[in-house]
Amino acid sequence: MSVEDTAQRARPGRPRSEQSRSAVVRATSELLHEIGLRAMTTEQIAARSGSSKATIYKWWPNKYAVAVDAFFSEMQADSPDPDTGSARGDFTIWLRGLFHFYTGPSGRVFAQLVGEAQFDPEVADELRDGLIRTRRAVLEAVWDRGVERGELRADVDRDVAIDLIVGPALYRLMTSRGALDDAAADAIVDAVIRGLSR
Amino acid sequence: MSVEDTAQRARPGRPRSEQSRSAVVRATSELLHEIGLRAMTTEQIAARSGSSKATIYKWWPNKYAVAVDAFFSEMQADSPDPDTGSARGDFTIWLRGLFHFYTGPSGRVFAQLVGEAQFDPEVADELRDGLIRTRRAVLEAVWDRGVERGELRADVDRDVAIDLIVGPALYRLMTSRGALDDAAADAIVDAVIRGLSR
Amino acid sequence: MSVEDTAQRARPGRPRSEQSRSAVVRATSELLHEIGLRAMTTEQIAARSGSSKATIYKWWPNKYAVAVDAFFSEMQADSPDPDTGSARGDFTIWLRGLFHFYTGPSGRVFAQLVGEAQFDPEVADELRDGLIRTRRAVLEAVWDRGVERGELRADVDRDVAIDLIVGPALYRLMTSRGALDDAAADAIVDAVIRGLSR
Amino acid sequence: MSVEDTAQRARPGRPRSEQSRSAVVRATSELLHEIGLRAMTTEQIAARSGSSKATIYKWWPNKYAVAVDAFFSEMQADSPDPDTGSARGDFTIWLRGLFHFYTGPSGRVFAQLVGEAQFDPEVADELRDGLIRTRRAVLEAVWDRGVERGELRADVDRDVAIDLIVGPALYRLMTSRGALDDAAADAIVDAVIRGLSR
DNA sequence: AGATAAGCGAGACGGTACGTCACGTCTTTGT
DNA sequence: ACAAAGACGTGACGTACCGTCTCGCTTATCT
Repeated sequence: MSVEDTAQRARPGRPRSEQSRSAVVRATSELLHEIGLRAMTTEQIAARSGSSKATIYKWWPNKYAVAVDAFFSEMQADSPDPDTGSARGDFTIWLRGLFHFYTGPSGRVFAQLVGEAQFDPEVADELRDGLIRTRRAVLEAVWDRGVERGELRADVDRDVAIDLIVGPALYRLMTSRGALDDAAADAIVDAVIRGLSR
Repeated sequence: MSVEDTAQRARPGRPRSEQSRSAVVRATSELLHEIGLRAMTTEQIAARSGSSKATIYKWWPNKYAVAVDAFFSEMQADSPDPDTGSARGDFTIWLRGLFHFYTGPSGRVFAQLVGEAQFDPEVADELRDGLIRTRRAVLEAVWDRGVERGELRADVDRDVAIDLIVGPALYRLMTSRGALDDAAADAIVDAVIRGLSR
Repeated sequence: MSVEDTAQRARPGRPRSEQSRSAVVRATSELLHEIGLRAMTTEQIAARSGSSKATIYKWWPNKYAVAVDAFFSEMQADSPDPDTGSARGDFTIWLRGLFHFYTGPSGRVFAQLVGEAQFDPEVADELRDGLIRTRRAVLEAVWDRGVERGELRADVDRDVAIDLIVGPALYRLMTSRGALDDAAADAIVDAVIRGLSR
Repeated sequence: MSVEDTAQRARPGRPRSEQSRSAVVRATSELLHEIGLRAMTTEQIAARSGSSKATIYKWWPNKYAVAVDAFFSEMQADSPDPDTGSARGDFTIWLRGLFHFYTGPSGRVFAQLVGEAQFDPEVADELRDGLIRTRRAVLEAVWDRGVERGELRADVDRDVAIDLIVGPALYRLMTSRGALDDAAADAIVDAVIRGLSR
């Protein structure tokens, strides 16, 4: 009898209600889009989900943790590796996808979560672990392929390179400054790939 | 009788106390560094400054507006134009300066203000008007000189180019990911100037 | 300029709102009669009085303290000294009055307050100080007059004597056992005055 | 096949665990003395007794019912009839016993139960049925013997007479006013027996 | 000089959300 | 079928901060 069996063997007591959990997450998702992270209250989540504040506080430390979960749950597997054969193509498609996400309904939610992360280290950690890391992984793969193919300069630090793609995007989102459309994505990738100097 | 006269002519009633104003701003500055934007309360500002809540609310709409004022007041005449003679040099010095600011005591305050701006459009506006625009102006000058000198590619959109410098910096500040030291600044400028492709 | 003047001189700050205080007390009075001490909630008091929970908690430690105040406020000068000329007459009138009070609308409220006092020493203290002591004072005067007149036995402890009048009344109230009408009052006074032995 | 048989015949399923029942009662007794009726929670009873909340709620409607049971279970066969030969002697011994009970560890528990009875009619009923009635029965016997012997006045209502003994005692317990020692018991009985008038 | 008009510190107020606690019910597994 | 374990909805609690509102006092200009 393995440890896994023991872990999976049902513990005594009523198990956590999956229905309640998902109702909370769903209600939170809706509220995030409708009124935003800050205006949303725990009581509203409870009311809309049919659950209770006590239950929410039993499983999440506060509404921000619920919001992070809800935000992740509405982002499916996401951020697929484009793998077009060229680094420029990969970066372009990937960045267009990111801009599309930023301008979509979840964009503001994401911006607010990043904003909240400036005050709440736990939100920052969860965001980093759950989202930023997995997204960067795709770009790392793109980068590595480009270097292997000889398209990209091996003497540039990979993290720096990725920041050149990702940084301007987040900057535009957070400062509401500059377009977030396909043309902008293309222009950024082009400039990054070719550099600024003649 | 000009409008200026009317504005300057002493109106009846006790004039606004400059001492009170500056005490509020100073107290807010301290609190921002000590406990942060969110934890700071209007009551604390009043207590520490020796003023009263009513006075604060008379001159600022809420604590975030006070915080923006306090933040601006503690930033010196801001970001001088390096003008070293080369765009790479200018960008490098400028970005090192920004990183230094980000890692200094005001860095976290700035990050929190940007975070708060995600929820409060007025904070966003004030931040954009008072800080981001003036800072970008320097970079625009650097860019224009570089293009004139023939160092930089004229076919790149200026805003895109500036975002390549500024974006990665904000990204690293807001996600607490990646170093913010001189070496990082140099690496970013180098990569941006020369581009990623071989 | 006396100390009293200094004490009465208005202290800085907005003075406590008498209107708010009395609205809270009045609302509490109503709720005590309508739904009882235990069922009444602070939120109901706030809603009905148009005040806020914060204000209530600022001036009273909890709803029970408000209830004590409300209970006292609805009992006017109360318990007058009958002074009929005979101790028996005084005791009779006084006890009839008490029974009348117990069977009136405030009777249940009083019983509940005494009940609550078993759990909350502050309620017990306030009740003792504000009510029980002032009432006993009347009976003490009645007793003393009776002893002076030679009607009553001087060798009986005054507190014991008063307890013989007051004790059975409270007993009947708290145990809902035995009548609380004029006949009962008369019977008790008669038995107490004349004693049980032949 | 008699009714008793049917009742005793093992019904299907696991029978109620006597061990569980007594553990609950014992735990409740301890908690009543340690922290009091109000502070005690059902969860604490469950934890200390090793039972579960569901089991407790299966057999008792709420914690007050458990408390009543626990209180009764810790009171021995209760208040024996002194039968000293004289009514004064009987009353004295009986009242000393009551005072001793009131000042003992169970005194506060009893006071709290009477307090709770002001809010909960079921507690009131159980208390009246299980305790007050049986105790008064002893005093009724004492009274009847005294009347038969010619010691006591037959023209006094028996209930009134008993209230004169019992009332002052409860009054002193519930208002924490006046001593509850042997001397006080003697003084009360003496005054009641002889009456207040000369 | 007196009237008038603000500014100001102190602090009470109504409002709203917070996070906690106990209640009594329900749903599992184990015996 | 009963019991322990423990999750759940309900609803009150007491706290904290917000932004507004009196107060009484002070400081200025205007008549």
